[in-house]
Amino acid sequence: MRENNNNMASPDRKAPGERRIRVPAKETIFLEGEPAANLFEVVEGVVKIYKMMADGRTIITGFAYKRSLLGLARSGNYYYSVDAVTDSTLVVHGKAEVEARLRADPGYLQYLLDETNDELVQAQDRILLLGRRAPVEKVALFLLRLRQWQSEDRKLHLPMTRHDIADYLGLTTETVSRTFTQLRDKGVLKSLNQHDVEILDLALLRHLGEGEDS
Amino acid sequence: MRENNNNMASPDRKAPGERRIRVPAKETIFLEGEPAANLFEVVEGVVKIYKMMADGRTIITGFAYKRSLLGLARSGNYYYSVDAVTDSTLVVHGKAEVEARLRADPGYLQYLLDETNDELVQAQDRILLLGRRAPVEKVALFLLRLRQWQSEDRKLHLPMTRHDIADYLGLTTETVSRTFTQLRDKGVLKSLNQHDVEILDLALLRHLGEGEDS
DNA sequence: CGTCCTATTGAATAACATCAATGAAAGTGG
DNA sequence: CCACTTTCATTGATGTTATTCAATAGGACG
Repeated sequence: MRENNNNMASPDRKAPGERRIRVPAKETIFLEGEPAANLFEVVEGVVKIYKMMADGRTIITGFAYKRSLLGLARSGNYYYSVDAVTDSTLVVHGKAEVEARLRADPGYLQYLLDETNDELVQAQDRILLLGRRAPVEKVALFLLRLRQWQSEDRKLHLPMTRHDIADYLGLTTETVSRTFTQLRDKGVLKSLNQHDVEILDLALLRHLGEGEDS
Repeated sequence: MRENNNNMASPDRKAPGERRIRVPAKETIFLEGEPAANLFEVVEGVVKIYKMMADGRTIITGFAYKRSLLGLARSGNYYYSVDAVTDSTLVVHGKAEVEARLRADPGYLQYLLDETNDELVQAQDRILLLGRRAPVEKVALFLLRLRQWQSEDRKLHLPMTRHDIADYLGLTTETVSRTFTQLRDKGVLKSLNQHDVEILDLALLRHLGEGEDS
């Protein structure tokens, strides 16, 4: 096998022999507790990472976009569940494949560490979002973070439902909805349709998400 | 104070040439944003990892106990601040030292990855704790998690203040205090003093923290 | 065109935060 | 060792606010 040490190969180009799957929106990619047979990499689309609680409540621990790795578990089982939010494409790296690459390519381990570190930073971010913050702050920060993943444009696309956002921010659907209305009334943004908003006053949005330090 | 059952003699044996620092309670170990000059390992005591927000609110992203690594940053600056909660001892690994070891010992990178993975799992856990949970659930889970770090005993030691617990759970000091009272009234636990409780009904405590899946 | 899912809005409730006061420890200095 | 001060914890009264319950409306899709 020819080694190219380029870990960051452009993610959309399909390498020969690479296994990919296409997952339609709302479909489950894997469930918490299942044997961790694969490492997935999001190539296209948005997926949600979540856990279910005993009483049926769902908590979304994160959304994953292009380039994110999923299923990296130290133990033998997945630690969370993942569903596609939009139609998505993922590269599937079999467990054996990953282990082989780890042996062959020393740089790969470093790559995994870097990715895990990024995930950790994101998780810390989430903790800041959830703790002791008013709904407006949460939603404002959510929108700002989402913007960073897309073009830093006036128009912002929200692939997920209000319900997903609520599960992500630790709020109810209704509160999220009301908060959007509130932001509309304040002239911060304009709803184009259910999944697209236009940011009218970025400075104010930033102000509402005050305390953002990262 | 009773110091019987002391089996912590060997695990913290000091390696020759190892640099250690002793930090008294409440003292800062490092601050967010400072150049990340060192990697710390907690050998004794409890420290809190936190971030300050613009308006002065503090969010504790985690407590770290023996064996935890602190200051692992991909970028050149610390990503959070750390204070000692109790008098603590930490091993200091200089940045150059870490890099040298990474070159010399291939297994060390794997070790760092594993530790980072553990941290990530803990962070995910925190996210579950913060999202959409009633104060009783939060406090119950907090106590159960704390118990896992100590002997699984009837007696539980809380090294941190109520204020710290509040900043950790996304509540106010008063609510935390009231929740403890509530747990006392329900016969779940008994306060021995400000920093020690005795668990009287573990089953009920587990029930109150329902939804714990990990 | 009708059905289902999602989003929005309204009204009432419950719950956590806030404000305020007291009490209990812990630390400080004579 | 004891007053004094400071910090921390608890409890009560009050207010705010997000949730809950409920109804309507808007989109998506067969």
